[in-house]
Amino acid sequence: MDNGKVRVRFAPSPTGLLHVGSARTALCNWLFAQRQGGDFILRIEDTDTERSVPRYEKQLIEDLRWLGLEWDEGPNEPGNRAPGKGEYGPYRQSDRLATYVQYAAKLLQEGKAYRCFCTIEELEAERKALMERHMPQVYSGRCRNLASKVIKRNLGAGLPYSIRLKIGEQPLRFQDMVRGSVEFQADAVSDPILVRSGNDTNPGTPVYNFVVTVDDALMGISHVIRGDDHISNTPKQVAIYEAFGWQVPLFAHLSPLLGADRERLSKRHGATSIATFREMGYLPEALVNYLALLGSNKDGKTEIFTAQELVQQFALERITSSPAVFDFDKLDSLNRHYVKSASPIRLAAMAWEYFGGLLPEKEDASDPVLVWFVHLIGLFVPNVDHLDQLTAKALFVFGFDAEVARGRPENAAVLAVDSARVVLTELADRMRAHSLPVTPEVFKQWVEEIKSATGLDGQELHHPMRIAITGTQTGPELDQLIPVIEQGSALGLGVPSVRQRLERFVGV
RNA sequence: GGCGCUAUCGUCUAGGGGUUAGGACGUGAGAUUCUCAAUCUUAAAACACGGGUUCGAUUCCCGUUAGCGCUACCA
Repeated sequence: MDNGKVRVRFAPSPTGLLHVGSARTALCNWLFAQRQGGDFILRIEDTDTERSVPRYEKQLIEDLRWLGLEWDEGPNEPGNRAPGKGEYGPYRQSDRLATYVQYAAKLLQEGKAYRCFCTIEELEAERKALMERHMPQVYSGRCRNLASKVIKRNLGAGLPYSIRLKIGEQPLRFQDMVRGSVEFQADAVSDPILVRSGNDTNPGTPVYNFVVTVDDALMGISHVIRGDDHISNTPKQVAIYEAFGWQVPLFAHLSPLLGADRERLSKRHGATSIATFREMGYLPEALVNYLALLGSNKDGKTEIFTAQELVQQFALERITSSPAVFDFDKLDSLNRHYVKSASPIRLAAMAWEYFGGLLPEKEDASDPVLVWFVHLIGLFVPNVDHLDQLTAKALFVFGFDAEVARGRPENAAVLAVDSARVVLTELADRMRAHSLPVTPEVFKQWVEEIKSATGLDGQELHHPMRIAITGTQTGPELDQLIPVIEQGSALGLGVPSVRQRLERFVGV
């Protein structure tokens, strides 16, 4: 099983959308595997049948792929119980139940585990008493050395029992690649439950600590990279490895991601699932870059990395052991960087869905519409943090209501000034004298003429005109916007031409 | 209560027994542009606290405090 090859795994529970924190764990595993030339394994931990939902498993797989974290071994699509890709399957824990039962029975036979007949009520009372006396809450081990007569009688009476592992006297140690050597005193660790209560007619189910350990060992996992909320589970798992005589892997416990209030990052802090970031129009490479940056750093200066560079410089030892606050602004700045260098065609393809109702279905769109949309998006892309903001920015292209534009308080203030009236009058005069479409050249000429006729320039000259065409005071440069509006108006998308806009606004 | 983890600008971090404690995001100011964005320049901004060790500690050690995790027959 151990041939020295690096094998790591990402083992999510399909109980919800993939969280950025989990995604970071997955990324660390993936980067480590890439860096070491090892295997990256996806294992689905769905032993909690109450909370596991196949839909989430499917989503999880999509999200990982979207991030570019492809695995070497893993399950088939949900519902397909065939072994999956790899030689260590099945990779879904619900398909491995028989294995766990078999391994638990083995420990029981060897006397390394025992039947515990304590009820949950008894255990709770025990814990409570311990707590009141300020003692560590460790199971007393009451059932550890039950006489075989007693066991037989209990069994005969059909009493339910759980299976617990006997923890030895020796301290439980493990090597943690981000924290160094970690040690727990044996008397601070309860005999871990391996299999939940049950009896012969109603067998118990194995618990998490047991199944992960069995799976990690059987799958030849060499490095367990996971969240630090597992750190106090680790001594119990170490004890299980030792009971079987299996080699204990190396661990790396990653500190959690926090919200701005230093609480664990959760939904109330805003977007936290990978699916949501994707829907908002973040680029996967931005997210990957940011997640890799959090809690680790190459030299304190470089911050932009391709996936390849990330792999090259990845070192578990360089990951900070302190928790990190997730900074949405920083993610945005990284995303802006990647958006700027992304191909316009790719961005337009991503952005299409945000313009539902304004554009035809993508499959039905003609080539000119496609090309036009790429140009349009190109104008607005430098102005957004993520692509779903495009809609609001570019909405005015698709529709123009002169009255609404006039009515906006900030516009009204601009238009109320004398110079603005002069500019608009000049513009209206030229519109009346001109019966052809308003091309960029024509518009440019008008600007020059009005400039010399009125002596106005800069904001005083341009702002009223911008409002008359776009209805807002912000946006891409008019020189570039006008041709795109003109092209758009010829495509039958309902985009008003510059002429139509001016007619409505200055009332020709 | 017990056990464990953590502690450098607001945030992510670099650094390390003597440094002007560096970078990035964000923030302020300025330049440029018709506006916004972008870009460029620039400014403010940090070694949690208390004891040691030392000629010297932000750095090493010990405590304190604070935060977080675990303390389940959840994962």
